[in-house]
Amino acid sequence: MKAMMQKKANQAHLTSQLKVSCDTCSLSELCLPRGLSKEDLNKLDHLIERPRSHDANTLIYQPGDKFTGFYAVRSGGVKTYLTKKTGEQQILGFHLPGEVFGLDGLENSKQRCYAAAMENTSYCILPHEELDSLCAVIPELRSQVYHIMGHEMNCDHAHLLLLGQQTAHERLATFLLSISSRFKKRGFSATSFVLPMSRHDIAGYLGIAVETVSRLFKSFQEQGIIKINRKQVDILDLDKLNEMVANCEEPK
Amino acid sequence: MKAMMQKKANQAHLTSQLKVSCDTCSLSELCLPRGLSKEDLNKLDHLIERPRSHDANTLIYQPGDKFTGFYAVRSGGVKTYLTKKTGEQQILGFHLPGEVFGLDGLENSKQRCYAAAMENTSYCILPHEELDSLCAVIPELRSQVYHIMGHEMNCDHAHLLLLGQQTAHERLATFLLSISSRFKKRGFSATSFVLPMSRHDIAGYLGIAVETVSRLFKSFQEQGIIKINRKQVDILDLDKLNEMVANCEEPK
DNA sequence: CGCTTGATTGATTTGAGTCAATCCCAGTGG
DNA sequence: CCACTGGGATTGACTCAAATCAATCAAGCG
Repeated sequence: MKAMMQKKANQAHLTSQLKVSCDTCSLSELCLPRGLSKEDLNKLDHLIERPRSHDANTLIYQPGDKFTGFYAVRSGGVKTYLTKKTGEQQILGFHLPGEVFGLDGLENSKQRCYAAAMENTSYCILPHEELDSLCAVIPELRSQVYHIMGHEMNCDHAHLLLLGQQTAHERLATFLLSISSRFKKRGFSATSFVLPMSRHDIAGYLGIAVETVSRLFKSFQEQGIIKINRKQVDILDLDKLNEMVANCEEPK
Repeated sequence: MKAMMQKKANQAHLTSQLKVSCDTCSLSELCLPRGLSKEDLNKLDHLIERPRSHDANTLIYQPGDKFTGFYAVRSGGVKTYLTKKTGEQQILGFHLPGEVFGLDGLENSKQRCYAAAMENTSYCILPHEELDSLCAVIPELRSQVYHIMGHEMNCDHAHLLLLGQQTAHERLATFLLSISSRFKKRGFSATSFVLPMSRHDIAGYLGIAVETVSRLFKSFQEQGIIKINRKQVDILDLDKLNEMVANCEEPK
């Protein structure tokens, strides 16, 4: 199994031939370049290693690896996670195109968690040293880096609230809404989409058992809230979902 | 109740008369100044608003407040938290002297969570704009800012693992070890200390009920692992505690 | 010295986990 | 082209860890 994963990871990919600049990247408004002038964007563009590619279920990095820089998903999907000795994975986050991951390495220049591609995935790397130097001279880039880090932290905090205070069905509803709104932001349907992750990963993210995920999906379907077939999800009653998670006090 | 909290918060404090520079602050090796030259330290020192003070159980900021900058605890203790509509608090973190909080405001210049003093607390504020400008010219300061942010994220990730995968007794053991090692780092005893937070807050941090916290403390005591009386904790068997949490795969 | 608030203890309930079969599809190879 | 197969997903039966409900108990305070 491990050998197979390694073999896959080492394959050359067609996508690695692609040359795409931030300038023309459809994700730039969601990604690090957001808010930069054309000139500054150009500087950023030159230091990016891209695109790299990983097959489904292959590791991108793991704890102890040297921290290379920020990773930005271009296509596919990535999960970051920690594990218990017993093997259970706590998924820390799912990362969709335009989203950044790898910030866990900032503390001491070593990655602290695992990152794995959930499907065939391509991504850019922004080497940290070069990015840092550029930050010194482009205030807008610093702002954007702060913004992204702050966003990551707030996502983690929402996740903590979910794991610490929400029931299993609230968790699943929150999860569906999060995926839905993120697909929407990327120009896809908010109510009909294909989940990029397995039931196992959903369970790992929500801190519940796979069987519970299965049962809850079924229950949601029976209530007419969603229609689900394998990874194909159709949200039939978005209001009901929102109602279910309307428990986290919103800032006024 | 609210009125009382407000009144307390508005009182002038003796500590606010104190003038302490980073230079002579015993916490500087744990705090933002770490790794800065004397000259750079001086620049940093000039932009710090300090010291501010809050009485026990008073709010320092809340969701929607304007993001002012990084907060560094000087004495006392602070909790940051989110709440459900129903009132339950999910504690995001406990912040001891020398620790930084308030980074949740980085995403969009508004605070996203609550911060409250758990006891009479003094702290410094590092205004964000000034700190950012200084970051442009002091690479070491940028490094330290990255380090602190990375550390925050990794703390949150460990917290996610705790909430998602650990049993109630593993959670409490993890919590005790975390507090112990942080006190130790500050030059206090690792095995005998006074908890700065209530049972309610511990429960809120660990995602379990207060009653469970109480029962577990009792159970730990009966097993000879700790001795506990109200907030006074004596750890009798540190190895046993470590054994209980030896479940998170360590980076090799 | 009563009062309020936090902590403890006990009795009972329950949401979600665990264990154990299937089921079902995607991919493989004949 | 279709049978085979292995891993993910589903379903059901049963268990249990922790929540909830309900009294005390203890301590700090006005």
